[in-house]
Amino acid sequence: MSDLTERQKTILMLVVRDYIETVQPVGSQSIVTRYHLDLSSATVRNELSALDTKGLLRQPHTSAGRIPTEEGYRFFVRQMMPQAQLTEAVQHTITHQFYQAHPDVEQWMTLAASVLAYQSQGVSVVTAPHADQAIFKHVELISTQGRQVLMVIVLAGGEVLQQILTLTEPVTQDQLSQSAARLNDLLNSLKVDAISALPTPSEKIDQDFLTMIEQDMNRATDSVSDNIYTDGLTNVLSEPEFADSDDARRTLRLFEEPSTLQDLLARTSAGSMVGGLQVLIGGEGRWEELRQYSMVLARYGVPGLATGMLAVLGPMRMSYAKTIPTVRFVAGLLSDLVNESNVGE
Amino acid sequence: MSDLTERQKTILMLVVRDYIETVQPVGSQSIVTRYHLDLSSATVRNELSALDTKGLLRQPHTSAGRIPTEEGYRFFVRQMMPQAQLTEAVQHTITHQFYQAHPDVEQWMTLAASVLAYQSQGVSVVTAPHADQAIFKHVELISTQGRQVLMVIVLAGGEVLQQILTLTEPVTQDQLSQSAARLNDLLNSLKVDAISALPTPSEKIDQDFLTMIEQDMNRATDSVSDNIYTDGLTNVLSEPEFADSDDARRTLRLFEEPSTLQDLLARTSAGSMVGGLQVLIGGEGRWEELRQYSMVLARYGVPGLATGMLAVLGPMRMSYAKTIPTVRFVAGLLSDLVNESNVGE
DNA sequence: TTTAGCACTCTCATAGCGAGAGTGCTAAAA
DNA sequence: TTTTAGCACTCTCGCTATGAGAGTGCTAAA
Repeated sequence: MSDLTERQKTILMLVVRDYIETVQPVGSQSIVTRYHLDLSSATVRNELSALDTKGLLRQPHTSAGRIPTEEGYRFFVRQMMPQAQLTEAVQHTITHQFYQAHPDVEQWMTLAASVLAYQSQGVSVVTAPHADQAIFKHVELISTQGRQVLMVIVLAGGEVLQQILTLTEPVTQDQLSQSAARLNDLLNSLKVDAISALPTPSEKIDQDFLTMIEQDMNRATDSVSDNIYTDGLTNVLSEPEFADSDDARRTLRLFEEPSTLQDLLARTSAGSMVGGLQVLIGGEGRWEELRQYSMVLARYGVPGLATGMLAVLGPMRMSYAKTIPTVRFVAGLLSDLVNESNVGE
Repeated sequence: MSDLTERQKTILMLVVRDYIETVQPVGSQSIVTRYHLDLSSATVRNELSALDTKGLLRQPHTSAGRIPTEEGYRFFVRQMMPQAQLTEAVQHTITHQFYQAHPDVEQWMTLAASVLAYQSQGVSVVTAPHADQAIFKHVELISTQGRQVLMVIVLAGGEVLQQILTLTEPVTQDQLSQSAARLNDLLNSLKVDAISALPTPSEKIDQDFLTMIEQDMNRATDSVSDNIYTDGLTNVLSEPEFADSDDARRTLRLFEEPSTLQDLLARTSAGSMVGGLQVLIGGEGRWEELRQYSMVLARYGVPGLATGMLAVLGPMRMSYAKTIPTVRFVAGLLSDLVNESNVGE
């Protein structure tokens, strides 16, 4: 597989490129004329045959042109990965969009999802940055009405958790504020693990809130992210690969069920990352639902502090030349943003 | 159109029912045998012809069975609307699900969307309950890091707005808390309109925050809701009506662009509501994108305090018998929940 | 090692054909 | 006047055949 001649490599690259563009099996003749090769179709035919036996190309049926196998796509991606670059113009457009958006996580996520979907013409998924290790910063308790209390927890890094609690008996805003003040003193900059080791607070009300805080922070640490942003579903619906087969439905289900998605993302982060980027082609044998699709994904953020993921899903013949650099670029941007909001620390 | 004989009505109802079930043009013969009518197919044929000229049924081509026109569906819906009921069992299941979920708006919305999608086998859309008139309840200012401040505004009714502000210069948590205390005093239970009439606060910092609060509250009043929950996209993708036509893509775009959706919902709320429920069939000539689809929608909540919407979109031949009562029931449940969280007022 | 030539294969679009389902109309029966 | 039987007619849909087109593999010559 690695013993490809230079000519075989170029031909393979051309076939993959052509197929991605035309979505038609590509034949020896068309390659020669379209790319002005100084070879006869017969020679190309022999090379194609060789690539075929090596498992990089295949024929949908005898006497049809070639289409890439998963292995073929992998070769193609490895080969073009380093060179893939966004044009200056596109980089500027994207950067500009980010800097004129509200400086707000939600805005950024939506924008990132939108940019990825638009540039790649695929489905994009972005998870909000998420603290690797929850560190307490501040708690606020606000009486909303009757026995309901809004609890807002701010973590180091700026992540905000909020939850509505229903108490067994009414409590005044004053009592809440005092409890919050005591808790803020007690928990100041503590990691979540350290909370359970604390002495039990003397006030009953503080005990209850403390339990809730610990629960919330643990929940925040475990889940990849509660907030998943997606865009571009309609891009992909018109693709023939998605033409109402049951397969497509199951695949898109992934995007409706956060649990599946979180599982996927979590498992992926363990895999091999090339240049901070990972390209899953055809599910890599591990994800049945992705058999005919590919996914380009990257982690962004500041490891050890807060990270998130972004991904693009598309047909296996998606435009890697566009998707890969876009994912890389947006990941870089988001990392910068996470980093900046952390400068004050 | 209103001058239908009883027999014509029953036949029309049967045709629509049959078509919704089989998705096949229904012929005179099949009606007679399937529903054991005490009539000959020829008689039914005459009636069908009459319903045809009245514009309630139509033939896809000469010498095919009949399918309902939009007008036909409307008649059907008007007719069956009052009787449509969920079985006790289903009601219990749904109610149970709601009462065992976290008492949290987000949970409720997700659950409502999921229930609607599952029961109707269509796409569901739910907007979070939204204060008709924003009334200030409480503000909290929390320093997250450096010059960034998290502002949390609680409205009467329990709606929570949050925003991250970046100040021009660092401010301590103490200063923030004091400013928040002053603002809480000043704004206590004020409607948003009344804010601009207030005297300018003496402190510079209070002025700035006041402006932001007013902006935020106005934004909250204008938008239908920032939070739109949807589910069941995959239900509908397998339907032939959605088979990769461009039309389907444009329709699903509605669900990706909150602006379009908000527009649709806002305009709809002005329309005629039958029993708190509205059924849009074939876009009613007003929405080109919905030409081949139908939408069942309802408002829920406590008018004057907080309301939201929920809707189901499906092919025009969707199961109204299931969708309509489900939408009605879930709307009732959510109204109760909104009402309950307001009991303490 | 490359290339020309050629027989062969497979797809895909097109046309033709017949079964099946359903209609509308007419004339007889109720 | 209303209902029904009978019948010719129409349109769809699935099946089969056919031929053009694109591409291949192999052989033999350059």
